Amino acid sequence: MKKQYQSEEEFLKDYDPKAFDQLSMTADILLISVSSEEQSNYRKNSKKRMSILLVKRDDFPYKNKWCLPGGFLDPKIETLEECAKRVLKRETNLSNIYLEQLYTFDGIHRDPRMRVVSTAYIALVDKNRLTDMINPNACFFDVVLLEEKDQVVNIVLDNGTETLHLAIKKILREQTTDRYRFESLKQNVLAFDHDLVILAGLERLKNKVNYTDIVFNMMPEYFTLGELQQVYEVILNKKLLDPAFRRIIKDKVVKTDKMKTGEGHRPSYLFRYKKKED
Amino acid sequence: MKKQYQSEEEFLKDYDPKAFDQLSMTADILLISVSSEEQSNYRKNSKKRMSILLVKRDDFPYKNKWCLPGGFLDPKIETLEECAKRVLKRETNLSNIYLEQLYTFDGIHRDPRMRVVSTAYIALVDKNRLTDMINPNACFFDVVLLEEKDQVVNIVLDNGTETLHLAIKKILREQTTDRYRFESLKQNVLAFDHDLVILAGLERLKNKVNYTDIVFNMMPEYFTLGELQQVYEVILNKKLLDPAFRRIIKDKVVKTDKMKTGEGHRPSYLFRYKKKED
DNA sequence: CCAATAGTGTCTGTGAGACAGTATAAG
DNA sequence: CTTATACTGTCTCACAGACACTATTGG
Repeated sequence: MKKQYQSEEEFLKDYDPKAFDQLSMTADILLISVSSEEQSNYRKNSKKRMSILLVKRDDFPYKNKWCLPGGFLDPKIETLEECAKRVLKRETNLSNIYLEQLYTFDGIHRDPRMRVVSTAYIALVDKNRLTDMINPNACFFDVVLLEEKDQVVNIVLDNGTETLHLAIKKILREQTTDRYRFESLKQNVLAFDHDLVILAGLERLKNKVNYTDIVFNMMPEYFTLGELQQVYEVILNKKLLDPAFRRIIKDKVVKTDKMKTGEGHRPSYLFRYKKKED
Repeated sequence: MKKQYQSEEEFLKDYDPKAFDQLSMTADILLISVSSEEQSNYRKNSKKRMSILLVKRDDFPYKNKWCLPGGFLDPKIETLEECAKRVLKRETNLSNIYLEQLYTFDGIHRDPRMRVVSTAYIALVDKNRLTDMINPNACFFDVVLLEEKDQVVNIVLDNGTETLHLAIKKILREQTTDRYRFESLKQNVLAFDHDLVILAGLERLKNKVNYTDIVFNMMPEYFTLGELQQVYEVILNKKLLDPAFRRIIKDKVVKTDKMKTGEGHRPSYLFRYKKKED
């Protein structure tokens, strides 16, 4: 027979936390940045690419596969966001990185060891800040998102040595929204379901770029409008028209008197992000 | 010393799932619908209100407090979404409800019993479908969202008998985005952190209304444009201009030859949602 | 007739897309 | 001078906001 408690304190004193089946959680991080290729011609600007951080697993499961940086949540002491920060600090030695909860992935067999639910976070960073990477198993991969056809998205990841090909099917969940269910078409290219996390993250970023100033989290303090436009273009995966871009951006940036020169063409002014107090 | 495994199978056979500290998860559901007040005047249309489902807790913790319907995840057999569906079925006896993952709430002390991480879901439903509510402890509360000032949002919940006042502070997380950290200003009006879940859900809905057809998940099969407009207005919390509304909506609906009459004024045509195949 | 809602026509200003043009560095 | 990018001026078209107007019912 069930015991009748009179107060919450009394109830809690008796409570057995293991009464329900428990599980483990992880925070996984999609760290996105923008890389610059070497220019092929002294006049040309360097081409930009999105790039994400992957880590090579040195243990089972998925030994020797690449995966997103992540770590188990310690339920006694930290929130998922704190866990994500801890992992980022461990892998990149950086704090103060833009971090946003992306989605909670909870397929029953996404981890072969046991039931693990993962809350994924997007992290954005200016690549210039990443000087001393701590983990020798971590490495940036350039991202190329190929044209979507027949509801299939192809993503190519390249770190200079190794090339990974992801293919994910997008299935519309319902008529009324733009929500998709993702299905991996190439198992085990990355560990776990991290290919789905990557696609979800890239799409979130692509959307947010249009109605927030989120890109500035990936920019250095001073930048040219050309550089800024390239970052928008690489995220949106399409060319923008200069005058339109400058119209939209002009209220968000402040022109400085510094210039970027030595590029084999007309120099450009450096701008910085316009904060509220400006 | 650590044992060296040669294959993933061998590794998994030895693996102890309890090696890391574990925790419990719940799926909590913000079920949103639109209710119609009785009209005060034979001519007037009935006024619409957003309304959400709350459940009275009959046990500790938070005994006798209202909370969102929710339930513990059974890690062995279900995903969080399946868990949410199971809870909805239990509370409303309905399946086939629009369900969308909202956010994962993971404050360390959000549940006094132990560490519980909750993934919240938004559910939308046409209130006419809710005929036989199973749980006698469940009840709809009308929602009034008061004008935001000094970063504080006030929400009034009313079920006809009882009125609950929520107050939540919104703190901008960073300059670059529209993300806020929510802080409860009135503890223990609702159980757990469910006041924050409600605000997050209402804001998500308010946003999504502008760029998806998500409202149609709250509509009956046939509706007048006036009714549809009222639902938009109650979600957006502002009046819309008729011609503008009809311009936007006209590609999303199909006019039928049915009419709604007996209202003390000009009758209106009934419309239905336009599906892809139409 | 009146009150209330249904439904339409049209003006106007804003803002995005598009194209064309000028400016200026390095080699 | 050439090449490549920086930066600006302006036209047009689409569309949202706004207002005014007509239509139709029950009482």
